[in-house]
Amino acid sequence: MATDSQSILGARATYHHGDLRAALVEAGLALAREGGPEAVVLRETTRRAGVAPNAAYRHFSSHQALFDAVRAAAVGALAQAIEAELRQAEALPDAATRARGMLAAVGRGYLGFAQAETGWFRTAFAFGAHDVEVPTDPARTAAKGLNPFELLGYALDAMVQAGVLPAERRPGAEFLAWSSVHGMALLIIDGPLRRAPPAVRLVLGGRLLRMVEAGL
Amino acid sequence: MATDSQSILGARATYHHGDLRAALVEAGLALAREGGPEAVVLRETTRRAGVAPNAAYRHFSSHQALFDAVRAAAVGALAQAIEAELRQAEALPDAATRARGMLAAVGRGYLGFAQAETGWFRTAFAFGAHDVEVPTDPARTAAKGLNPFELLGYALDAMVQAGVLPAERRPGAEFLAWSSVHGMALLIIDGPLRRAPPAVRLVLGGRLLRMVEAGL
DNA sequence: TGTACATCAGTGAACGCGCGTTCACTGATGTAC
DNA sequence: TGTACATCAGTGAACGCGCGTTCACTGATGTAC
Repeated sequence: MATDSQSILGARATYHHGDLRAALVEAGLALAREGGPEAVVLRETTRRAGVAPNAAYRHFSSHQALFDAVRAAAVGALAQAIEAELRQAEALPDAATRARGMLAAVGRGYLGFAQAETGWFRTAFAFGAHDVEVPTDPARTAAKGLNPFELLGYALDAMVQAGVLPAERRPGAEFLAWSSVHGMALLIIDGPLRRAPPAVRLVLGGRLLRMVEAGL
Repeated sequence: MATDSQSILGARATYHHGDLRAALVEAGLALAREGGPEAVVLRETTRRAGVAPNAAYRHFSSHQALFDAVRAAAVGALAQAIEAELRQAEALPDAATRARGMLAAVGRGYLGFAQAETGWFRTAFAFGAHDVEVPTDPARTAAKGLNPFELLGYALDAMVQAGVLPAERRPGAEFLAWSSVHGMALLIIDGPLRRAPPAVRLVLGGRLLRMVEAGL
């Protein structure tokens, strides 16, 4: 984990750090994981990287810029979690069940990540007044390296191609599916389902995904 | 608005305030309206009430206690917005369309409030590690004075009674409906639908509510 | 291969800010007799 | 009806905290000749 020139806890051997930028994002990610977006403060991040507070300004123009980098990494982690689920569903033989399975996989990955990595999940959605990357080039959807939104679109496209989702309902369908799953994630991590036992959450998650599929 | 003994801006006429507790909640509510939960800080709240910071401690044991009172008021405002929509739907003659209309009314009220009073909406859902009031006595559902969760349950009960929702799907149905609507509210105020024009939001909201109704 | 020097990537100290909270206080109110 | 006094609801000043950010600095690196 730690490079040869430094460790999180001990002092550095060299005056120069080596790759402070990456170390700061790493430290910020650790803070986000434990405490969510509010925990990603500049001073504590530099402290964890074993560096003076102002050293961060060699790599980020402001606290906001550092936070944005951490946030992007959190979004990436979410995308990875979804992709992991998606890969399994893609192995299914029948086109129709595969497509349905892919949509469910995106939902499962999303809900699972929200519960397993709550701090990162919160961080991923802590955009202030910033823009959200919107999928510009539809061709990108054919390959991976997609953000969560694009992965959802990918699954929905598969449903249209498999004939389980009418093409005229495809536009905007991301937002309906995303709303449902995102809302449940928040009810679970922050809301009235906070204390619900895992079994209950699982059942509700399943019902929700079936509701989306049926009502889309 | 201001009582006869004081105004928000000017100095008080008397040493005693009159009803500082209510004034603090009022000031906190104003802060929440503009800036969401983070804006409800104790010092600014007392400043707006025209009082020394520590005066708040005569009425609230801590900043958290003050915040909780403000949050409860924000939840109340949301409930009122929902009730207003609900009242119209309840006037419909046919039982089935009335019940469906009631569910849609709850959703509309919720989404509308999130957009019209974003600060309050965020505040209403900013429970930290606190408990959420769960409806204990089912009899309360028969009358008003309900929280948003209970109003949703009220609409769902009406659907079961009208025969448009199978009774076996009633338990937990709140969470499915709530998830969808809550999620869309967040995509609209904080997420990728932030910049979507009102017309698009309206269309998506309508589609979402139909999806819920069909898939519940 | 060696040296001068510009550039880069850190340090150390300090700034002002707004926050929640505590302390000893004092002015106003209301109650007992 | 008037007065003594306990209680209540405010004030003023101060505390320590952690934050983001700026300043002038210095140690390390790498490049030109």
